Amino acid sequence: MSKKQLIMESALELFAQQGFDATSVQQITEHAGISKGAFYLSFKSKDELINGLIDHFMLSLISDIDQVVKNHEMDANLLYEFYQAAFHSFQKHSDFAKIFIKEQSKTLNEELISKIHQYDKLIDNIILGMLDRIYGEEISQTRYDLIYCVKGFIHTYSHLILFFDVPLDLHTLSRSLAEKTALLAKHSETTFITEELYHTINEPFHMHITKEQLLELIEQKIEEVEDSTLKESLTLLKLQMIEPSLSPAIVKGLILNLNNHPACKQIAYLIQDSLNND
Amino acid sequence: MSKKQLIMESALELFAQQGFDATSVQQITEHAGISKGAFYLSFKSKDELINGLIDHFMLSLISDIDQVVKNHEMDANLLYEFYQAAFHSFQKHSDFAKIFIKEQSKTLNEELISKIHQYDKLIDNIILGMLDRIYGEEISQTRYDLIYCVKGFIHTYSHLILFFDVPLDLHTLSRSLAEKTALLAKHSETTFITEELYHTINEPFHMHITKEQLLELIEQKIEEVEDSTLKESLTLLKLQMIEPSLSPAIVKGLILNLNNHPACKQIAYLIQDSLNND
DNA sequence: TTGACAAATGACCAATCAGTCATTAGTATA
DNA sequence: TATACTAATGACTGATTGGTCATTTGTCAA
Repeated sequence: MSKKQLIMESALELFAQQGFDATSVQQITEHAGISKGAFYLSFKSKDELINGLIDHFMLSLISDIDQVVKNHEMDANLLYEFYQAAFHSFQKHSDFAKIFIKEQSKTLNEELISKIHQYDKLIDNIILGMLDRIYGEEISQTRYDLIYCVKGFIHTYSHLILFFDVPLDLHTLSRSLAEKTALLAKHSETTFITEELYHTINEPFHMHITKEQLLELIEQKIEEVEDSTLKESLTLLKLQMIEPSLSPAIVKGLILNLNNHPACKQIAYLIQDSLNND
Repeated sequence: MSKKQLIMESALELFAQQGFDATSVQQITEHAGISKGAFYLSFKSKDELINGLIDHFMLSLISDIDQVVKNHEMDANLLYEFYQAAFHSFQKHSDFAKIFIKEQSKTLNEELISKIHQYDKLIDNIILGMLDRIYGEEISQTRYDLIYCVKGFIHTYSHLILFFDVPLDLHTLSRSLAEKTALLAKHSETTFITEELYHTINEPFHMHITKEQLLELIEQKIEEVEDSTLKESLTLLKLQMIEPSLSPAIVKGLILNLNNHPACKQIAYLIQDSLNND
């Protein structure tokens, strides 16, 4: 096991018990049987460790669920399989799940909050995709409400799994929640979360990103993308942000270039937002 | 406004923004426009302040909801009124509600955790009383599951109210959740949380109780109960705990005596648990 | 055995924290 | 005005934190 993994596992355990703030780097290194200096050879800071943990386990959790939802063919049992996957993944990574449930809305640094928000949106999309696949047009009025209900179910019942040492029958739980979800999907009629409300809420970053952070994000994206049009568009927009020189029409066109590529939609939104605010 | 109130209001605001740990006493006193010394004239410690805040607002929240549930006569709209009361109370005390949602399962000191657990049980009882009143025997198989669903609904939708600056129509939300709750109550059939499971989970102290504490509890219970069978059973079981002498069958029967009386179920569980661990 | 390099250490630092207490300011009574 | 009292202050303490870095240890090839 690499040193990084050793630290991550030790930290995870302590974080689950005590939370991020209450766990010191000292404690982590003692628990891992290494020195404090050795910690900082593997991670630049405590924040980087926390970030790494969240990335690692969130992606694992999401891919666990996504795989089940994407690969399962019998749509009749899909809801049941979804809940099974979710709860088993929670049980498998119970230390991380505890952190996720406990600290998901705690006051962390800006970067972490937006990261968690991103993952939350990913989960939303998986759930929405599943619901649409099962019920199609039938739930057009209640699909966003259903996402919230499903997440609410998972949240409350997770407490039982994570914080009590009681043997639980996850099969019955999943069956029970699948039944409840189906009931709501088929018979619930009142819309509370409209499409408009849902998108208003999920506007990324909204106002919380600085120009400097955005410039850095663009820089990263330039390295990341392969398409030369995208590279060029990003570079020009970066310059425009630093020193405006291009005509509005050109800027609009460049942003359109980005929007044509799914991986750049988010950054396109951010750039447009930033340029509009100048 | 008394100094205590001034401090509590200042602290509440900062706690809601930053959490308990991240808010220093210094910050609170600066925000309240007083000196650090003055803070410690009103509160013995930061913990005492936190305790006071939770007591004050939890009781307020609970009495808000309880009053509505207890006084409302038209049972047809009771669910709607319940959700209305809950969400309006959340909106009224949004700073406290934020703390409650954020930090309810965070790692705090033992005292706070059990305090919050107590309040959570109070809320459970309000919800359970309401559901029983509306649906009676109809939900005998699903009443504990329904509690969890109702709490799940409130939790997820609270995020919208508390963490996004969007004008929301609480009337529609309450109507929508009342509809959903009614659907689940009338048509959901699968039991996951059995009476036994529910009581196991809500068993206070669970494992944290020593034999000596339990003996004291039994002593109290002996004084408390009237029925002579119960008195005798408790006395015999107490002696058995100190010096085992009875056959397993007799012990089992004595515990059964206790279980027949609702007020003794809890202590029966604790005694059984303790005897099994010997 | 030597020397060169990387891996690992833990004493140390500046910052921050909750909580204390000698001192001062304010106020009421004589 | 003088005295006696409480209310309020903020510099201070000791403990703890995240993070650094001069030093030591371990491990190679020559």
